[in-house]
Amino acid sequence: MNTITLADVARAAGVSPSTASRVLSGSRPVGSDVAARVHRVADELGYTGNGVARALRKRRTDSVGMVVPSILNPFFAGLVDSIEAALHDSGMQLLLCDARQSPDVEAAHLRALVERNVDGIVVSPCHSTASIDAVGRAAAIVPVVQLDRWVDVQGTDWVGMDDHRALRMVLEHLVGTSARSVAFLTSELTNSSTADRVRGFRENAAALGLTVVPDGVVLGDFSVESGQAAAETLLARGDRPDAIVCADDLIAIGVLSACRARGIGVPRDVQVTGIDDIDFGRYVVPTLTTLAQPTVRMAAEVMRLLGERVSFAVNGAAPRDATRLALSPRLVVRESTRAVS
Amino acid sequence: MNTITLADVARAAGVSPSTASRVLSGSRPVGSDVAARVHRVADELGYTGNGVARALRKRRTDSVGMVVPSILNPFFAGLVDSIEAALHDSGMQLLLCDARQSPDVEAAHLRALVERNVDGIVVSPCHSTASIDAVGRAAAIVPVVQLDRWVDVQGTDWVGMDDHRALRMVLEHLVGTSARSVAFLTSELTNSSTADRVRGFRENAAALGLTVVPDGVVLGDFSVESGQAAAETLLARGDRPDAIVCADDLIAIGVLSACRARGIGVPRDVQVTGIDDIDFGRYVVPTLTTLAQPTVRMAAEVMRLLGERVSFAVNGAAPRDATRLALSPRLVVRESTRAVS
DNA sequence: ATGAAAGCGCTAACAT
DNA sequence: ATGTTAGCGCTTTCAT
Repeated sequence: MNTITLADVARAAGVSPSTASRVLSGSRPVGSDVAARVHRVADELGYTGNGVARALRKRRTDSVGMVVPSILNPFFAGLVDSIEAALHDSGMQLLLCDARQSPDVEAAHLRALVERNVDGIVVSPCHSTASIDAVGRAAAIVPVVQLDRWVDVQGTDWVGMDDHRALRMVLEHLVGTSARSVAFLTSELTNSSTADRVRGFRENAAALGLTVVPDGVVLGDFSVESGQAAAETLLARGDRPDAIVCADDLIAIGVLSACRARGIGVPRDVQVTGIDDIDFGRYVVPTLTTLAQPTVRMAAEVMRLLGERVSFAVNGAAPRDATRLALSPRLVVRESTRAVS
Repeated sequence: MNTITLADVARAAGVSPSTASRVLSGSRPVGSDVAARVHRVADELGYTGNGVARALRKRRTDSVGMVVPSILNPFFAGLVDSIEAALHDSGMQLLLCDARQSPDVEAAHLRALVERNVDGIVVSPCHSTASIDAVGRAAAIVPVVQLDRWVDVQGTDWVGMDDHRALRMVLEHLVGTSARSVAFLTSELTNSSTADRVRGFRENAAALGLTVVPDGVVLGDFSVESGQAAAETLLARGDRPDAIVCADDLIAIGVLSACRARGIGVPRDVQVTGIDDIDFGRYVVPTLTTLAQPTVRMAAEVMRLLGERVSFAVNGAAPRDATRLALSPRLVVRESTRAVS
């Protein structure tokens, strides 16, 4: 363990600890000769500074925590990448936690982040009910912004996609390809993106005159395996829909896999769409039609909201109302749907 | 900001701060009636504890930092998942950092982790030379284990794959499918897994009597795009190899994509192999033959090594020699190579 | 078993 | 512009 403290530097430079602190943090003007000496001595001694002590004293850590349901999901990996970049540009540090789909692990992470005095938390809760308590407890103490998935907790902002609009865009595209009947594969209603997507699917399908095949809304989870299994069942029936709409790209990739296994042509026999626009959608066969989420824009908005809340927290001012920001996705048409006629 | 301190709890429970501390941390026997009272009061007040203050006093944080070259690479996402699980089981917290392929960002993260007094660092350096200084500086202060990629820094352990053996396994498999000529697509020699893999490729190809086509070792980076580009060039030539061996699955997926674009059959016209066994290798067409890295085992070994180093650091004992642990991969044969004849 | 006191390393008043 | 003092919240001697 490094044991060189600010006091060591100060002593070696022949100044007081406060002066050394001021030089090294640039918090106040200081004689340029003294400054140079302190810097030199600090370098020579290999002084690194103790962030823990600094955080304790300043009561802020210049770090924000982020908790995602699963880092194995490329969509969240992309979100993390964007947030990390945005934070880094602001000179802040990201503490990333992977809940591995478990509300318990998620709760432990949230608690740990609060204990570590992060200045804010970005969370995509993994369960629409089981995550509420932990998110609520965290939000009571530190600014929390929910990203993508969300739970009903007061005082937290949310940034995500406009699900209703997203489903409309997909379904309109499918209507354009002359699809008449559709099915929707999504995750259990235990996480929050889902409920909105199901509603968006049903309402827009009805509005556009699309038939939802019987038992055409299938609840699994956001995984390739789930998409495969659901597609197996759906495709084994007589009333195959013209298009299978999926609530994320992983599910859609599972559907493509199942179609290939059964020799069902995509998009000839059935069209398939995803949501998220993960990179791999470009490398499956056929390449995947999907909705791109504006992850970079999302990250920027998260930073903005977090920034506002953090300054509120610092000022001790009354927090403003919660913001809900539903951004529009962008349709990315590839090979898994037919040309618009 | 939560402002309930241990002193508040102690006062409300009518005990001294030391006693409250002992109750809440269980560090020493305490009267059971007193203990109960303190616990109850702590609950009522919603006491959470200040990890920063605790860390400053105890001089350990029960957290380890991890820095990966890119969280967008599913292989590293998998590694992170395994490490996170292993740490969580030990009651420790993972601070994950994404270098986004930049040695500068990586250096900033390493510095930040050291400043935050993490108990140890797991790093997969993104550059074989540009990463040396930052890793070295970190290793001088806190226990460092390198994972997968590595740079030459004294006093650090390393856990990874036996590259030489890995290439032998791939090439032996290809010999078994009657391949006679091969090419190797890998990343620039600017990162460390690469040099060993190139050597492993050349030596084993020679030993097995395989012909390396002229300019058959192509240096790009670990990405789909790089694989695509390299394959374009390679396939445009007259002397197409029987098999294209790739240094990771992303490159291989790029090769598959390029083959499909040019109407070249895999494995009929050319065989393709990857390394890592990322999930998506099962969902490309054809499915990808690859080498699986034992990520769970790797995570366990990292934990073990880190544990040893941390206790050394705590005891102030002389650190033991650096360990290098090269684990064997497992061949996963799928559709992108032919049946063994 | 409990309390009093000291101090981890730093920065922010408050001096001068 | 610099030094002195105090204290962030916690754990840990050292007492009793």
